Amino acid sequence: MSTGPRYRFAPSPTGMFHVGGARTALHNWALARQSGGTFVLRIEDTDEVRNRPEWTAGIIDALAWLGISADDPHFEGPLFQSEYAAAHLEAANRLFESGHAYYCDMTPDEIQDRAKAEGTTGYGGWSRDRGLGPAPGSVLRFKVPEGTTVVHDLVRGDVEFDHAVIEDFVLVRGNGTPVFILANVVDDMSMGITNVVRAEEHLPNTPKQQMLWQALGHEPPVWAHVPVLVNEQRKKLSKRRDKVALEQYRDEGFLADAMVNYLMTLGWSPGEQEIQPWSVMEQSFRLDDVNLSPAFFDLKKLAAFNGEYIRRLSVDELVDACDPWLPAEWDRAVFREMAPHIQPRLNTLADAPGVVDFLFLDEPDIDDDSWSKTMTTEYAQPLLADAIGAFETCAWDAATIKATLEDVMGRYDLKLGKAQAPVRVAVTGRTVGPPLFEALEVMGRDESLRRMRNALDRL
RNA sequence: GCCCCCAUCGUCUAGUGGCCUAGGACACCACCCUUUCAAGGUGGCGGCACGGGUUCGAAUCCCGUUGGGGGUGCCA
Repeated sequence: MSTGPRYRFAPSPTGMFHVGGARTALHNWALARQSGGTFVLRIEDTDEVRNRPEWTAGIIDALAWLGISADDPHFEGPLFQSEYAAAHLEAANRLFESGHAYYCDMTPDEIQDRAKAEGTTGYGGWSRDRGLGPAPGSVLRFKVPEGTTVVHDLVRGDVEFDHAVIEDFVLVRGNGTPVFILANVVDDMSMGITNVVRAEEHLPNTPKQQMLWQALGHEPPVWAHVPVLVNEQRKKLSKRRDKVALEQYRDEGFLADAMVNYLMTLGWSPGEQEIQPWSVMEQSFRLDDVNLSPAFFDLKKLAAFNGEYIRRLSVDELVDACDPWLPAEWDRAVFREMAPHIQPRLNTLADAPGVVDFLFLDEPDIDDDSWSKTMTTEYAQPLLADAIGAFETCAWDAATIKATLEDVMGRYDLKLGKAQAPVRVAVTGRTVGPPLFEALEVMGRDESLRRMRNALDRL
C-alpha cells in the first residue's frame, strides 16, 4: 500500500451514477495517482430506504468504465459505510462524554413551534443545559461553540463561517442511527483520509465537519470544493430532471475516453489543446487551476468530443466498439468493409447501425420524402434503366462503378451529385448515407441490380 | 429570510497589472473541397455584468451594485 496522500470518493448508492460524481471521482483519481497516493472508494450506504444494491454495482461498473478500478494499486475499496456503524456510534458517545454533544428529546414539530413562538428559525440549542441522557427518540446534537471556523480550501481559499449561524446539528437520530455528517467524518478519520475533494454543495457542511474532526482530537484534512455541474437553466444537475446517468451515456454509444476528456474540461482546462489523453491530464490536473463557477454540462460539446474520439479509432477498434450496437445476425465482415466509410459520420457508436442497415436488410427501407424528391424527375427512370444495363457487365469495384455511372450520366447532361441520387435511393432507401459506390461494391452486383430493378418497376 | 460561493464570447475555457485592437474549443453562419451526408480546410459572428476607486497603466487588485448558484433536514 502507498504511503502518499489519501483521497476518497464517497458516493451514496441512491440512483444511477451521476456525471457530476464521475467528474469528482476523476479529480480524486488524478490527484491520487499523480501524488503516488491512494484513492479510497467508500460507498455511503446508510440511507436504508433509498439504498439499493444494484446502484452500488452500478457505481463500481461506471468507475471501471472510466478507468478507475481495483486493477490499479492506487485504488482501495470498495469500503461500505454500513459496516462501520459501531465506530460512528462510538464516536458519538465520546462526543457526549467529552461534553461536545448533548441529547435532546424535542420532536421536529416541537422545535418548529418553539421557533415560531420565539420568532426565530431552526433549533435554538434549547436542550443544551438540560442534562438529558440517551433515551429512545432523543437525538444527539453537537454543541457548536462560540467563535468562527475558517476552512482552508484549495480551490476557494479561506472561507470563514460564524458559529452564530450554525445551529446545534444532529449527530445521531432518534432511532439511534448516525447522520451523514458524523459518519462521513468518522470514516474519513478511521480510513486515514488526508484530502477531501468534493462538490461545492458540501462547502456549508465543512465547518461542521471540521469542528467534529477537532472535537474528536484530529487535524482536519485538506479540503477542496469544486464547482457543481449545471443544466441549461443553470441549476445543479439533478437526477430527477436532467440526463445525468453515466450508464445512459455509455449505452448511447459514448466512448469512455471522450467522456473522461470532456468531463475534465468542465471547470478546468488541459491547456491550448483540449483533446488530451488521460495520461497527460492525470499528471497536469491541479486544484489551484480549477475554476470557481458552475459549469454547464453541454451535450453538444460532449458529442463533438465523442465524434473526434471515434475518428481517432483504428478500423479494428471501431468495429469492436460498435459490436454491441449491431444486431447479432449482421455479418461482421460486411460491416468491417463499410466501417472506414461510416467513421467520420458517427457522433456516437449507437449511430452505426442506422447508417449501414440497408446492407443487411432484405429490402431497403424506402423513405417517402427521399423517393419523391429523387424519383419524380424526368431523368430518373431512363437513367436508372441505363445504369442497370451498364452495371450488368462492368467490373465490380467502387472506382469502376463510379466511372460507369459517369459514363451513363453524360447522356443526360447531369452532374454526379444529381445522377447518383436515384441509384442511392433505389439501393439504400435514402438520399443521405455513406459513399454510394463503395456501398455498392460491398453489397455486390446481384443485390444492387435487384434493388435497382425493383425501384424501376415502381416508377 | 439568513449564511456561503461565484461573475471573460450563447456554452466550456486561456488570461494571475503592461505581451489583450482579450487567445482556443463547441455551437452558429459563409466559402472551399466533394459522390449525398459527414469529415476536412479557410473565414466570419460574438465576451471582460455595471459603477466607483488604487495605479503611469486593470479582464487581472479593492469597495459597492446587480445578477447567478449552493446551503439552510432526525437526506447524502
